[in-house]
Amino acid sequence: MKLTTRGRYAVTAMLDLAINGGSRPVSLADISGRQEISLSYLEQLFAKLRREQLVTSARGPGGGYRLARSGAEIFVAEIIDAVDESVDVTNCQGKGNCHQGETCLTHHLWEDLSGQIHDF
Amino acid sequence: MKLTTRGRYAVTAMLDLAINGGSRPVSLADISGRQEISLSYLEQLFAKLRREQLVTSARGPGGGYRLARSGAEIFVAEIIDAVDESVDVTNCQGKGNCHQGETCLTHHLWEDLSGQIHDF
DNA sequence: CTTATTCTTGACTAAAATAGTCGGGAATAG
DNA sequence: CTATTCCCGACTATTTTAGTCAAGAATAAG
Repeated sequence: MKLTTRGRYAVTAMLDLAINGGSRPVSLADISGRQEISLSYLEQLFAKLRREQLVTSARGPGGGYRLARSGAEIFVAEIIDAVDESVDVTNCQGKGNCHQGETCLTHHLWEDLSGQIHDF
Repeated sequence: MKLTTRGRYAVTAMLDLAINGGSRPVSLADISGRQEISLSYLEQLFAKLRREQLVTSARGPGGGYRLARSGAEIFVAEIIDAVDESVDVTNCQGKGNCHQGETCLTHHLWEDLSGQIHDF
C-alpha cells in the first residue's frame, strides 16, 4: 500500500464519476474539465481502473465511463491499489523469513495499517 | 500524508530503537546492521527525526540515538511526517476554495484517512 | 456512409523523488 | 591522542510522476 498524489487523483476522479454519473456514462473530458486533471493523464489512470474492473467503458458519442459496481461497494484502497500497483509487500514477503523479530513487527504494523485503510 | 518506502524505513528504525535501546543509546551502525539499511541513508533519516525532536543524540564512543519520548507516546504518523515532509495538504489548502463540491469531498476523505493513520 | 465523439494504446519526456554514496568535519569517551 | 559516533553538504544513478503527443478503433447520430 502506497499513498501518493496519483492515488488521490484516482479517488477524486472516481468520486466525480459516482456523483455525476447517473444513467449516462461520464466522459473523461468532463472529468478533466471539472477536476482540472490532464485528459491524457486521466486516460492512463482509467486504463488501469478498467483493467482492475472498477469501471466499465463505452465508446463513441455519448460514451464514457461508469462505475462497475455501486459506489458503496468500492473501497478507497482498491482504487489506490489499482493505480499505484504497489509492488513490495514489505521486504519479507509475508513468509516469516525476516532475519530478526523487529522487521516482522514493522511488517505487522504495516499490514494493520493497510487493513485500516482498506476498511475505510 | 504520504506513505512510501522511506516512511517504512523510518518506522522500522524507530522500532529498532525502541526495542534495542535500553539505558544505552543505539548507534546507527547497529541499526544499519540489524535492519540492512544503508548507514548514510539512516543518517539522513535521523537528521530529520532529530529536527522534529523524535529522537535525541549523543556523540562519541558509546553514543547514538534514543527516543525523545517513550515509545507509547510516539505516533507512527509523526515518524512518517518527519521524514516525508509531505508538502501538499490537498490542492485546496484547507480553505474552501476548491471550485466545486467534489474536490472538497475528496479533501475530507483524505483528511479522515490521515486522521485514522495518525491515531494508529 | 460519413463524421464527430469517445475510448485505447503506445511511445516519449521534463522534472522531481528515491535511495543511496562519498568525503570531510565536530564531539567526546576512554 | 585516538577511535567512535554523530553531523552536514554535495553529488548521483535510477525510478516515479505527471504529463504530452500521435495514431487508431468503436460507435452513435445525422
